[in-house]
Amino acid sequence: MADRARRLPRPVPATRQGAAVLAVVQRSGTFRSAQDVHAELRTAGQRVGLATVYRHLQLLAENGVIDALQSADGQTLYRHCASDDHHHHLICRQCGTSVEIEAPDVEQWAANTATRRGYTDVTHTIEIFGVCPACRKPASRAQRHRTPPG
Amino acid sequence: MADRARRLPRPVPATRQGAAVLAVVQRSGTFRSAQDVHAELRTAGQRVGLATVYRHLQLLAENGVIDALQSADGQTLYRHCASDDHHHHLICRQCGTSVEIEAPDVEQWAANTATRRGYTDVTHTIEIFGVCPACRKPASRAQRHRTPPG
DNA sequence: CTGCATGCAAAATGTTTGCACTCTA
DNA sequence: TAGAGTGCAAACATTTTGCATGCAG
Repeated sequence: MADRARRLPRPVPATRQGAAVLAVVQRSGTFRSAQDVHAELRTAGQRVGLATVYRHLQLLAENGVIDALQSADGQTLYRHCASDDHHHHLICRQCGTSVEIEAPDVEQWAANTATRRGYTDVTHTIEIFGVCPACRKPASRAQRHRTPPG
Repeated sequence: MADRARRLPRPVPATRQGAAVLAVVQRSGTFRSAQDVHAELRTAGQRVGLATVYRHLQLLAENGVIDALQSADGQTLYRHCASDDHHHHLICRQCGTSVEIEAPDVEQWAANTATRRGYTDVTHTIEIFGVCPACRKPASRAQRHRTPPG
């Protein structure tokens, strides 16, 4: 839990079709569940086992390559972050696309708030949800019914 | 999702032992899982079915009486918030106790950040985790191994 | 008496694990 | 050929649902 960005000798996929799993998450820029990724791979003709998808997803998350979090209905979702640095996300409630944002002030505030009350080893979680401009316009495009967490 | 603090004709427990469920969550001031609450009620001699606990917990969450969120390992956790207003939490990673905090500036920042990029219908999630002063001192008290989300 | 709430048990979901098989080095 | 990686299916944990019973109005 306390190890972040640990660059082990085996940084990323390590296996061939593990790469397929990563590719799906990486390219979609959205929250994906294991089942989701598995389905997509199957559809794409890739013969990958569900268990394997789970295994790789966990692995990637452990290595900090992707981000894991829980959806409101209990599924574990994964997303790929463009930057390795600490940052937060602005997520579209409709299409699930997330934009990375930085907020030094808020980081500072969070740290101060906790420290002031005597808390140590402080971390935080910040996510902003909204409807993005693209989804706002009614007839722009077919929007998936993906439910973002939170 | 868009209805907050809706005061329906049946605001809270509605039934007698539903109140028992609420009581547990309310009094513990910590994250509790359904299984958890159920176990506590059983131990306390209360004869309550697991399904009933689940049903009441969901009901209470729907009515905004308690707050629901997902733990890192996929369980749904519930907590009672002292205030009905929008606020955030400073949570102890050790004992799970949460302190309610307000942060007008951050609210503003979140709103602006999203609005500036054309997002509408904006909401956000902010949680700060740390080790509280009490838990920091080694031999102070027996700390449960509860795992806070995030 | 009628109806909702309850409790048990079965069912459904999402995830993990055991084990035999395959592919690569 | 040895070993890691894979896939299937069984095992698991949590949550939901169906249905008969109990209590209140």
